Amino acid sequence: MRDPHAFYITTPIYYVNDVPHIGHAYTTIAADVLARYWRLRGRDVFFLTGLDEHGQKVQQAAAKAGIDPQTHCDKLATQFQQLWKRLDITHNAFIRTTDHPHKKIVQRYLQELYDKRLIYKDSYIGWYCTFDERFWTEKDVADGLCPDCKRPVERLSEHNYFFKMGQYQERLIDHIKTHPHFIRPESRRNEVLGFLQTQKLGDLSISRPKSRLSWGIELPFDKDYVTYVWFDALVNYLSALEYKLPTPSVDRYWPASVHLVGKDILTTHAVYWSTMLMALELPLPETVFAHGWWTVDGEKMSKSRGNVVDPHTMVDRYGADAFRYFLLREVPFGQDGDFSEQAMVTTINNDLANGIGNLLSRTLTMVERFSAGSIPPPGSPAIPALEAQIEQTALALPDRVEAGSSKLQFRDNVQDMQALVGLCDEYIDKAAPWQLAKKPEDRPRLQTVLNTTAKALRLLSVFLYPYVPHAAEQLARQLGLSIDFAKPLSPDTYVWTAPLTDVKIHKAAALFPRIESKPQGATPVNEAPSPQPAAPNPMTAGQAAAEPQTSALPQITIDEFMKIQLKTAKVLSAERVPKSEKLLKLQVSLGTEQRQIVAGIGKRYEPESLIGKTIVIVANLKPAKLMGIESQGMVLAAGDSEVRGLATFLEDVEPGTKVK
RNA sequence: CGCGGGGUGGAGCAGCCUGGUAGCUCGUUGGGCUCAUAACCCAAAGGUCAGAGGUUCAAAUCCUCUCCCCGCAACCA
Repeated sequence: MRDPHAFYITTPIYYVNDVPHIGHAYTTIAADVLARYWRLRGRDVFFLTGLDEHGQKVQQAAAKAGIDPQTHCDKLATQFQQLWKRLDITHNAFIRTTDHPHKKIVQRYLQELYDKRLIYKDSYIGWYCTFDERFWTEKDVADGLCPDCKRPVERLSEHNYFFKMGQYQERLIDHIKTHPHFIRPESRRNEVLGFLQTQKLGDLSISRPKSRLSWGIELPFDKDYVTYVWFDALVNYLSALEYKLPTPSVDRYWPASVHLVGKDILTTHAVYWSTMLMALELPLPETVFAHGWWTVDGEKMSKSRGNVVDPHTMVDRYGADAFRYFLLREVPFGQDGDFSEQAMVTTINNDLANGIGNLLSRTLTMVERFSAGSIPPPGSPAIPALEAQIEQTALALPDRVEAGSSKLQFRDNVQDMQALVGLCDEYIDKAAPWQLAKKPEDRPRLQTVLNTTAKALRLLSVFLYPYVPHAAEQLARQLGLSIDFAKPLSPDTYVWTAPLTDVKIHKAAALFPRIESKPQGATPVNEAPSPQPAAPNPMTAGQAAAEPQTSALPQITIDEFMKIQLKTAKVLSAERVPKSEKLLKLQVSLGTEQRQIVAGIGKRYEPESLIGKTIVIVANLKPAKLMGIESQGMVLAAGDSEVRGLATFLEDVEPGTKVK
């Protein structure tokens, strides 16, 4: 049984058939925050992540690239490890299912269950697609065609090995019922419970014939087969404890404290893995937490849409701290969320730059100016009511963060910290140290203000550390503190009453510089949830989806086209939208009426050059606000992400003429 | 009748299980301050809680029906 001081957290082992994206980053960052937090609190943390390297997809991808599977995996492994480094992930081990010891351990477990007659051979009949080399379920092939390649499927029987999962159904239901925190969040728990209570749990196919899949771990009791994903992958959580540490530590760390997973693989973990563990007579993990998914700018993330968020790009543009912070602060952990650079910039500016960064900045300047650069001891109360409120919040914070961390409520934790920032800002404003500094008799009150604020920042630095490690270290250093975040926290960093005086500060560069420019490629401020991006989107500020529409668009009828009212318009005036890179505000004449249009063509055109030109606009487009300015139409222009040219006419045409 | 999630001030959400002044963040408007990263503080405006019916002294919250959106597997975490 696990040492109560130990904390074992895992991410899934990610499948190496593509480069890492935001989803991988999300899970891993969340795990890292927990790992860092519990280390600060003195627990013995083992944080495991890694890669799932077997299976058909990998075999195929390697074949396509003309390299052997292992080389392919090695390449991807490097990429994942590089990303974790850039995101400041502090995993204790990185497991790969192609590790030799892992394979041995998987085989040992398989043999154990085979000997116990919990694995048996049986035949399986299903719809098989020769091209894709895989089986489909009845539902998938409703039309007799492979849902993937659209080729006809055939009825095929195959022998495989099965794990007697079904017999554990009642035991599992019972376990879930008696362990309220086994599956989290609660909605997911209900989902799994509902599924288990209404459907019969079948046995699990755990092998594939080598003739079909060679890239896998051979069954110890039949060399014509390899084990299919379940044993190969899930067992990593145990096998790592046997060979990834200086001494085998299964007893020390098992059962895992938290398996962090995406909601898509909850069943795998909550049901398959649990029953496997039951069969192996091992305790089940304490918690399986399923988090939600990200959409991107309101749309499902997909390669074909071209909106896959590359974590490297985010780190390049905003830094690891900000990216980590945003992911955990934006959405309650467990729910789905939407990722947009716009939202990220807003959050960075509000919470990090204007919030915590600015509080540090103003505090340090005042300490420098009014207290000769060292944090003064408290004097007499300045604003007792607020001081009491700050104290109360600060005293409660450690426990609140502890509770939030136990429940994986990252967002609540972050909000609690921001609340303290807000209180301090209010306090400074109302106490007005710059006024107090003018009168010697107010000196004691001034000292209290500076001291209180500095203490709040000390507290914030330690609890912010798991989320934004670099900034937290910076923050502590600038405050003149030497906190060793690699070691368990000493109480005098987080206990409010611990004194903080006569410390020399080291003011340095801003913790989080404000981000002023618009993010490239992000949706500009847009009120409406981005309109249908399906149509080839010429130009207004739009151009949210800069995706190359290579796939053929569905054809539309003439009636549908006629819904779009195109008209000529004469540009009366044009000016740049302040602070915008590419937006121009145009006043155009449609003959009888005048319209204001905001168009994203400022990179290509100078405002003056447009005045007097006759252009084409979409006249019946729903108005939208772009950077706070209403746009009552859309300008037609060539090019998708880059503007190539404006639609105009060879002849002079009256403004307001219909275009079709 | 496939399954699931959802429709709450301009945007994004909480509240709904356990009915009883509709709350948060952002945005907007006005004011304040100058220590601070054009930041911070204060105040205000803005909602028939998708619609209809029902239960109840009382419904965003419970019940029934209707309408509308969004997901549903392989780059998916």
